[in-house]
Amino acid sequence: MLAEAATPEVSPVSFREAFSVSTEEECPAVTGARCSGCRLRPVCLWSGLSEAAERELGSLAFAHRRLKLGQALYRSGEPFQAIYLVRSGFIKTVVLLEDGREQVTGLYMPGETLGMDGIASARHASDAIALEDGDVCVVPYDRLEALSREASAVQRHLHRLFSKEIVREQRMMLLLGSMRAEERVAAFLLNLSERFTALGFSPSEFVLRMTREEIGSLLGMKLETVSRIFSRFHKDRLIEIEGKHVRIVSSAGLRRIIGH
Amino acid sequence: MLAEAATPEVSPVSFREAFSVSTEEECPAVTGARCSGCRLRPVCLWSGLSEAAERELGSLAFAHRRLKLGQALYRSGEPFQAIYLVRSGFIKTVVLLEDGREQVTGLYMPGETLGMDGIASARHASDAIALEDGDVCVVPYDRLEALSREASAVQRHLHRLFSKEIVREQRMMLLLGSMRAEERVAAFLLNLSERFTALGFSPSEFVLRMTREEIGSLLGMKLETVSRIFSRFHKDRLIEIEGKHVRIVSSAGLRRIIGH
DNA sequence: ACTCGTTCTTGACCCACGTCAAGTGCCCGT
DNA sequence: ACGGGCACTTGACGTGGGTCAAGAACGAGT
Repeated sequence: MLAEAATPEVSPVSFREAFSVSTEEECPAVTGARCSGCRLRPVCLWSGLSEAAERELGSLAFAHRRLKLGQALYRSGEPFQAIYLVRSGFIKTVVLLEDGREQVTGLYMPGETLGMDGIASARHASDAIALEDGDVCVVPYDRLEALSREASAVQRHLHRLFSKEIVREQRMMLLLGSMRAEERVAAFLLNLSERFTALGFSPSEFVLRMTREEIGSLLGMKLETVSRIFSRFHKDRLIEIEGKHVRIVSSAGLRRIIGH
Repeated sequence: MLAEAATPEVSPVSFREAFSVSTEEECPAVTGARCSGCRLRPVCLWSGLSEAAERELGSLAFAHRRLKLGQALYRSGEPFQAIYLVRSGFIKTVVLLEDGREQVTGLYMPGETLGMDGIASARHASDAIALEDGDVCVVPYDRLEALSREASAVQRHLHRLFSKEIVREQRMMLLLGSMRAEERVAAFLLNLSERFTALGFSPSEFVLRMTREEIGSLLGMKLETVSRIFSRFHKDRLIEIEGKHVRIVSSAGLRRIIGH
């Protein structure tokens, strides 16, 4: 049933096409690539640069790093050296309790930045794991510090990035501390919808890159509860769902759920 | 029973004495005060400055602002202008849901910094409310940006501050998403103990500045649950508690609770 | 000292979500 | 095409913590 409905209203190209890993020529695994031609420009760290500042800084170029599904970008305790801009693929961050329990603390999509948790102690405080094959832009922190001192546009952008992460985590705390399971799932779906929209894709139809267990961990509930709530939303004609493929049928309905 | 046991092993002066609001002479309400004489130096934003950098920057001085119990330092939606260093008193930050539900997202003690959530959108994303009379050091953000560009020690310190806040919130997400109520309360008490210790006070005996309801909101549970768990910990000889006065009898026992 | 309002404690009950378990289907490698 | 292992769904049941309610203790103001 979802198959028929799958004709995209908004996105003419699939997400995978648009944000697939670049060919070796335009994106070598280790050597840098000019920022000027980058398709992530509009969402990138450097997008705040005035042309003047950009000229002054010359040819920005950073190494890329490819990641395969399940591979770690960094792990908790590893020395902190760089922050990362997701170019393609999805990445989750996870913090662990000694006894093995884990909490997914973030889900990062192309254009989003992660790794800032490492600055405080010079070691990463979480694991970052690729949810599918993809690649990231590696921004060495010492270089970023220097740039940030030279160009106030970079500084402003970087500070905004920090602050955004703080605000995001505040919202997650609100979600985890004050909302019921059903509300959390609704908020999660609406949030994904917004972020896909920002990337130029359909607000109503997308593919979850996480398992039910990972979603549950992010939202502070068990995988069975996630599954049951997806089923209930489907029954109530708020969404259509087949495995990881979701279509939001009534975003208003989802919003109504959060309002109680 | 707590009264007899109250003789401080570690702190010779009471918290209130040491961190009370300064007299008007040394701490005027609006005009600045030199940082050089400040009693918060060891924990302050500027403590990372080398002597050279400090001389270069000349006489740092920032306005102070007094707060009475219940008063807001800033409110969600207000234009962002400064970040704040707590000088005395405790401050909570709160984020609200439209329907009135609220989540306490942070508890800030003297020496700690808050307000960074406002940078992203130029408006504060939470309310900051004084839990008792106290005062804060007002650090205008534009001035901080400039200082951060001029002195890399300030920059490094500021970035670490951002990062610490991100890590703190990650831990709160772990607490809210993966721990049972009993574990959350144990973790909360141990965390307070650590922070009081860092300020030079007894690790085992302190006064909660929040109501059971506020603690519950911070930890994602109802006030009755907080109360019941305090009572249970008391019965199990892990703590002694009388109203807001807590004494940790067995920190090892509390730690054991978190380990399951 | 007295009063009113807020905060805290405790009990009884209930429900949202976790746990356990069985069964299905999908994906991946051979 | 086949087999094995994950991922997912769904049901039955248990329980941690929420809800409701009553009373006690505290504290600020008069």
